[in-house]
Amino acid sequence: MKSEKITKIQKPRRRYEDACGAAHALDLVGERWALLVMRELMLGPKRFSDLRASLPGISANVLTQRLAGLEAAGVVVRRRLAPPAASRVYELTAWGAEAEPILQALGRWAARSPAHDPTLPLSNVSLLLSLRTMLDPHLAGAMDARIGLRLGEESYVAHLAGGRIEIAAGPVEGADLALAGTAAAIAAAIYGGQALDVLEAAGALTIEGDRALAARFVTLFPLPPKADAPA
Amino acid sequence: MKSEKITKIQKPRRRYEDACGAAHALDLVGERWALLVMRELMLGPKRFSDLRASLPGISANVLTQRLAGLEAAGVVVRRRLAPPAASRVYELTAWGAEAEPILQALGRWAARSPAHDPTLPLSNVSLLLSLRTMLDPHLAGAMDARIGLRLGEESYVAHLAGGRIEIAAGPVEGADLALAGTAAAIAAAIYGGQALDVLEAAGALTIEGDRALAARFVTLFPLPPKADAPA
DNA sequence: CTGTATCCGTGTTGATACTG
DNA sequence: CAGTATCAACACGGATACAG
Repeated sequence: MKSEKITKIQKPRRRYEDACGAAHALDLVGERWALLVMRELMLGPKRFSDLRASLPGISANVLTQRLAGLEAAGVVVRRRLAPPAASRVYELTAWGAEAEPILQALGRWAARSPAHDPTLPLSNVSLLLSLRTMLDPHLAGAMDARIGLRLGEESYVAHLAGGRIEIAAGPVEGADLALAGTAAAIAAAIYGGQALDVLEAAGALTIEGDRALAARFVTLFPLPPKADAPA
Repeated sequence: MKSEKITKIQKPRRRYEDACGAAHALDLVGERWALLVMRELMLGPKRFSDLRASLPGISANVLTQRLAGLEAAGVVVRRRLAPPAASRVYELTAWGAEAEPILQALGRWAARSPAHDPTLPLSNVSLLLSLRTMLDPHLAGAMDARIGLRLGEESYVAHLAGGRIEIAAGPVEGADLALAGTAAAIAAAIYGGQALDVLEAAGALTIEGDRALAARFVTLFPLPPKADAPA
């Protein structure tokens, strides 16, 4: 009889006992799926099912646990939409949204991984966040343009100005250019070096508006060279 | 009879099936302890036992698995030291060392966590990396100084110049200032607002050299305000 | 002395089925 | 649609025994 119930009460969760900030961050968001759930919320609130749909492989119970954990940590809040919708959504807190640099650092680092497989499924949010991460301000220079993106059901507008890019959900009407297609097709154009007209001819995407802008746009997000096997 | 043995052969490890760079990074270094092992190697190679000693709570078999995984991923290499030492050390590859921004982003974000507990144990490497992370270039201004740090058995020199800080292992001799004490004591001075003379009087640290520099040095690493509970 | 391999109790994860 | 229940597989952490 050496069991103590105290442990169960005091430490329901496994933690690194480490004052280092990175260790504490991993206590909060280091569990499997947690950062990817946050990623999917970076561009705005989502419902439980939206999250499930955009996270291939997560199971319902794990998503429930993660959302509860993130809510307890103050990273996410659960809200009810106004009467007509009546559905719950999950939304990042202001502090939760400040975690985007973590995703950017991870993404930039992984872009050099020799093992990265770009043919896997890609969520809409992933693609859009990658634009924020990979935009080269020097290449963007003084460009000022609005690029509409239709990704399946969802549409977004990317506003390129002052060497930075802002992305918001919204209708593509009035943009200088509108690209429509799957996230994978847009990624093939931007990161895969696929020619726009080839993709268009294959029916993978459509281009409306300033086609020269489209051609330039897809060159603004250069990938770093792969890290090779150590000598 | 719907079981397939194939799965066991093809996928010994659990992966997110996601083309997003962040997801791939988590495939590589998202397992428990992996990033903390990398953290401990950021300032130079270490032996198995050094790693175990500086990672409170990791068990030998888990450390073995992580090192094998990081080696397979090309993040870490295992080396033998020159004959006299004859011992193995683990060292980050160039690409592995480029993961430091991940740790910085995590640390910066967690610094605003309401739940952060700074009284937990702190490794020497954690403290030194936190200086790189939290240095405010504006506060450092045009300072140019060498600060020696004796943390238990290990000694390092921080070179402050041009609003940046470089840290290397090495003897403190010749530095403008030498601080000696535990990592926790130095952290109390820099991040905890503990007065240097109080800590010195308590025997927690010793100051040799330019005391005015010491007083200024500990103010160069401001912590961001805590994120509060959402309204 | 340095690391590795194995056993085991426990907690976490993930797939399926099911309920409000 | 939004989760909960159940259960099998796996990962973690501790102890211990083993190999160079």
